Amino acid sequence: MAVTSGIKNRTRQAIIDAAIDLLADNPACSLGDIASAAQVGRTTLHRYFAERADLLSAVAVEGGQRLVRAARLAELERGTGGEALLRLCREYFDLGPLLSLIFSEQGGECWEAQDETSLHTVIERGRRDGSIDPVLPADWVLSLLWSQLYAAWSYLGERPGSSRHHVLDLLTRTLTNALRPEPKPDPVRGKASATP
Amino acid sequence: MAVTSGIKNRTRQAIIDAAIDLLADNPACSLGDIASAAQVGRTTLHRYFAERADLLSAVAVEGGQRLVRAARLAELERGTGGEALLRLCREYFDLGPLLSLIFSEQGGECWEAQDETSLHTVIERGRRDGSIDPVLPADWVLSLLWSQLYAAWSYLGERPGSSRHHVLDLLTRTLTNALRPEPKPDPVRGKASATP
DNA sequence: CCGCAATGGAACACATGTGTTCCACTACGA
DNA sequence: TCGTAGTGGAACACATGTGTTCCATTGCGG
Repeated sequence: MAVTSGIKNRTRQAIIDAAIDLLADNPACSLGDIASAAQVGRTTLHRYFAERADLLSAVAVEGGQRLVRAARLAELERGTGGEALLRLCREYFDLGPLLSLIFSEQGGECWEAQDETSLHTVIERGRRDGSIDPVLPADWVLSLLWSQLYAAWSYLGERPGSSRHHVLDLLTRTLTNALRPEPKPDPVRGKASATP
Repeated sequence: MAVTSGIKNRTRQAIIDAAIDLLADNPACSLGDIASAAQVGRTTLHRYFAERADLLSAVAVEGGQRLVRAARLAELERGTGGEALLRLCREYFDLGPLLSLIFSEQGGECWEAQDETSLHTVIERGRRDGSIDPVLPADWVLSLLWSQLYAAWSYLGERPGSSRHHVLDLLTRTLTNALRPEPKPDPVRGKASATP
């Protein structure tokens, strides 16, 4: 193992963690801010990450690992596609500030590159087993997942009163509903479409 | 009217429009970029907006006006609350890049300050007439509206192939479903159940 | 005790963005 | 024709962030 000294890894991790927190609510924050948030001198930060870009890519790697871990915890192969996606959503929700970061940099980053195909697989399964509306493209389902995830996270952040559990409940309910297939093929022209 | 000269207003508007476009995908873009996007010298830009903050607040005002106009076009007083919200969603969708801007700066800006109460009114109406699930807090409904709106807009932007109409259709379907109340009549006791 | 690894601070050069001043150019109306 | 409003470019000082170098410090193991 190249465990240089153990303490170096700890410092390195502290910097990355601080970077995730600060970059989450200000992607343009300065290295000095990150350094002091990590309780580390700016010199030390540069000793670990020569350039800003190096830190950013380290953050991306860390984020990617956390995403993969979350996906593993979600046991995507279990149950219907819809249920699996819901479990994934719960795990992702626990990623906290990382959500903002991923969402803000969304648009072609390498974040999920690896498990993007496995997500598509899950969604595909869901459309076939009837737990996800087959009319919705998989890409759109993913967009929905991320946007509602982000909405839930910032909703929680803006309301110190509401509990994590309550918000997660709202998220679960609305995401489930959004993805649910139309219960009936016949389009009624009446008011409410309560299943007769 | 203080229509200084007509040409001044045109220049001013060009600057604001360019600012909205550029700030939408990079909130930290430079004034020089905005100036050249508006086909205007940086000097001229500073002649209209002494400081960056002045331009930003002018953009906020413009954005607020467009929001109000969209809300008026949506005729929020017509139909059920859910229908009104859907119409509003369609109008908002036409705001284009402004969506990204509003969404990125979301979190206490003055954007909607004025019609926020009217939106709450509409949602309240929807919960009573059965078109919006009463379990969902109005705040959460708004969060959903904005996040899905943003998701739809960026979905469109990342896929030059898909038509505006198609994306708007996806948005409408998923938002409607997300807000739809539980069909409360006796459940089929099937496998998948939401609230235990 | 000495020496080395790890760190923090000060100082520097550099790049970019900002806000200002000054001057030249163009179009248009009196 | 001239004067003025509107504009654009060049240059400047200033602020902030970045990347680097150099040196002093702390702490731990030999």
